[in-house]
Amino acid sequence: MEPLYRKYPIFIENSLTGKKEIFLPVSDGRVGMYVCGPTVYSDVHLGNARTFTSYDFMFRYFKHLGYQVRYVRNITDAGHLENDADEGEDKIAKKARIEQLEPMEIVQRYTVDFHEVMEKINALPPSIEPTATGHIVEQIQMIKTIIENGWAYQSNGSVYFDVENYNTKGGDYGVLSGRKLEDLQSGSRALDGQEEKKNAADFALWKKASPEHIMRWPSPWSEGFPGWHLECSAMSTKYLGEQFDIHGGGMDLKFPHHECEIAQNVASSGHKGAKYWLHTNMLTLNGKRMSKSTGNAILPKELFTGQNPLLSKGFNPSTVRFFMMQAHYSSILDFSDDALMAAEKGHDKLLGAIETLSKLQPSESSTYNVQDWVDRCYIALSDNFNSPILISHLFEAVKFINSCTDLSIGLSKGDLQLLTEKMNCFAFDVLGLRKEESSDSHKEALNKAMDLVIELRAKARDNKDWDTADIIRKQLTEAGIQLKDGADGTSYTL
RNA sequence: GGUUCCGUGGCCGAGUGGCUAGGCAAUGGUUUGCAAAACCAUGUACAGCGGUUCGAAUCCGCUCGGAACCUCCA
Repeated sequence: MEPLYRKYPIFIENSLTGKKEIFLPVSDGRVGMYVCGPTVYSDVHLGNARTFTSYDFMFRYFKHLGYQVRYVRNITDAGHLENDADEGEDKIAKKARIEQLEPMEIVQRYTVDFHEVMEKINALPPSIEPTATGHIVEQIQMIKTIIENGWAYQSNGSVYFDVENYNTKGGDYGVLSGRKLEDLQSGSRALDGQEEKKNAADFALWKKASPEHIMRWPSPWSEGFPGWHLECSAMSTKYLGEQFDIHGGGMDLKFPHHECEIAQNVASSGHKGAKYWLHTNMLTLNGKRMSKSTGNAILPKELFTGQNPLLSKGFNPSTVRFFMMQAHYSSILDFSDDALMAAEKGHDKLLGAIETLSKLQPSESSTYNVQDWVDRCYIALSDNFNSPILISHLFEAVKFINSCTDLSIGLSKGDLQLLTEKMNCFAFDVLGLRKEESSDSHKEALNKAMDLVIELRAKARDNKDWDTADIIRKQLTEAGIQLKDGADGTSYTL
């Protein structure tokens, strides 16, 4: 059978070219995707979660189309300095010092936290999740190559990438971010400790550790640690090759992080690394990006429990995911309690309709063009992963499903099967929504109890004892159970 | 200051030259013992001002407002 990716080829907005391009993988039928993961020095906030949810959605769609995907998402556990003037303390080491813990205790704690959040939001684990400290050897090797190729220089035990030399000899530092070297140099401030560099735009590949720096490894140049940008180049090359398909990350990493990565890749192998560079946009709070350092952030666990002054209540992770998927990954998304409330209603309506669909009986013939709908859904997804458009199509189907109580409309057996399969597929497999899970035994007990209550109330209603019927309904509503009196009996939702 | 991007109806949010995106809210209706849910109907929305065009929310220019990056952040 022909794979779905042939029928619905993907078009991707490529940051490298600024154009929407057809996706043609390096190796037919396979996708290699690298995404810059978190620096594990504090709890991930909701903005971080948005980025990884966006890439998880793409990962899921690639797999759904039949691609064999290798998804690499790293954990930065060393080398990420407090500022990028290549000075300042390592983020992990600083936290370790403040909390009087081993750096690896910090790394472990926040890696676990990150995984918990990812699991809650239903993000699939990546194929490989490499760490910077686990790839010191590869990073040192890459630095050696870059030095041999003449693009880096040593200075006082540290090694810097020679940006000016790189660009003079045909490199195009600035290609991704649209920056010109002259602008960068004139725009740079004079910072302390820059005297080791030939030019302000140069960036560290290896830093000599100061005496108090606790995270350090031996190298040909000094006892020290790798520069932040290097880990991604080294690990993407190791696991995906010198030329692979997709490199993603948050918009804020476009410059300098990804710009530097490209330069390192070219300097060591002659290739830029990924063919398609993707950037997901920021999640804002009060119109400003969420950020750990400024404190303008909300944590996923606060959102799930409702324990934050900005929230009227807690929201389940699937609702949060739905909220994110209603916006395109490349747009700024503004967070608010109102927006979450609206998303929750929509999310529940969508899942409710999928439940209704599972109980629908086939008709003689169809009054809805399911195949056309399926095509439109795929076309939306393949058009730069347009989840909002997909969702609008899903709601078109929701409207149809909810109209099926009218006997003049319905679906043939084949169409019913197709719609059921695709609705479930798009909502759960691709968008990654998840039904509120409750344990089966509890559910069964509740169902039995509810059947009893509904039956007793039905008797009251038969006797036109509306007072009793209404009291039952009212009290159940207060307990969080909503009764719905339909033509074919009473049902309930939590 | 430099480099990008954005400004869509009460709110969120797609679209990017002609064809009502969608969700939430609101109003009216159908249904129902009453509700709820659902369905149907209802919005002269594209920051402002010019220009290009037969036609612009969509392209161009200017103005105003906001954001990201240029120092760490997804």
